[in-house]
Amino acid sequence: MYSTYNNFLCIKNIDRDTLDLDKTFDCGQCFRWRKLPDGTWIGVVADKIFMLKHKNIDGVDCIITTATQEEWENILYKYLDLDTDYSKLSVPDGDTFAIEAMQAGKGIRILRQDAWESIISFIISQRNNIPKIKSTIKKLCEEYGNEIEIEVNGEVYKEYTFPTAERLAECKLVDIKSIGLGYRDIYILMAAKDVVDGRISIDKLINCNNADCIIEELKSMVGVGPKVANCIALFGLHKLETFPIDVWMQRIIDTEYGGHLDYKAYGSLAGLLQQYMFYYMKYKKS
DNA sequence: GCCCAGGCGTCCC
DNA sequence: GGGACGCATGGG
Repeated sequence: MYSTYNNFLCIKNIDRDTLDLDKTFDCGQCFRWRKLPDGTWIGVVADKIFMLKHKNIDGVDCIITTATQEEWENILYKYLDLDTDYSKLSVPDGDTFAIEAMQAGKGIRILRQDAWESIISFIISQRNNIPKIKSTIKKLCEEYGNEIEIEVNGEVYKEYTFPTAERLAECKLVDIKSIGLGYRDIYILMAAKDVVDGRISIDKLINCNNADCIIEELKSMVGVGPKVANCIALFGLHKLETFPIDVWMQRIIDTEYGGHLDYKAYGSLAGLLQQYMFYYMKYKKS
């Protein structure tokens, strides 16, 4: 299962239908991973920098990573949701669009992202395009996160941790003006205060297994409506039965499902299918 | 320069 | 409860 490749950890037999780094990191669920010119993905998980890359070695699909074996097993394996069996997702035979989307999106993993980071990221995402979301979050991290670095082959790569709620709660509106959050600036500060005050408990959200209950709790935050709450639940709290409906999904529902979709019929992995559909509609179709 | 973006709060009925 | 409207900002 494991070997080494140029001193990097190599995990054997992970094909692109199981894990596709390009689709996973570029499908709109996360905003901080970036691709280096040689195809290596670099990102921050649990306040550590990791690099990941597909590599075919002697006909075997592998993942090469800067992680140690312990880090792979304890951090990245879970983060990449490789312990969840996606084959349980099934859709009705006649549901052509869903079948096509599943095929197109194969290899996407629903990342187990940090809950707090997801709250802030998806508040920022509202009425913004993906490049803008990325640049805004990047600025926020550079300004209020901690610089971390990793040295690979004699080259140093710098990234930033995601700002804590405590750090952001100290800020005034004028302080964060230069980040370019727009009208969402107050939402970010209030979310930070909610968490620091304990009005919103991240731990409670993580430990709650009732998705409807989680979404109601999230919606009690200013600037968090149904769409953002569902995104936080799906991408930050790993509630795979949730199904965020944004403008793209609404477009799909209108054009492919006659204006109505009973997504609950898709079951416990509905959110995975949602992401397949989003990816398919936005990047593949047309 | 324009158009618009993984929506939401507010107002109004 | 549902439908219009404004909203800050900067990427394409």
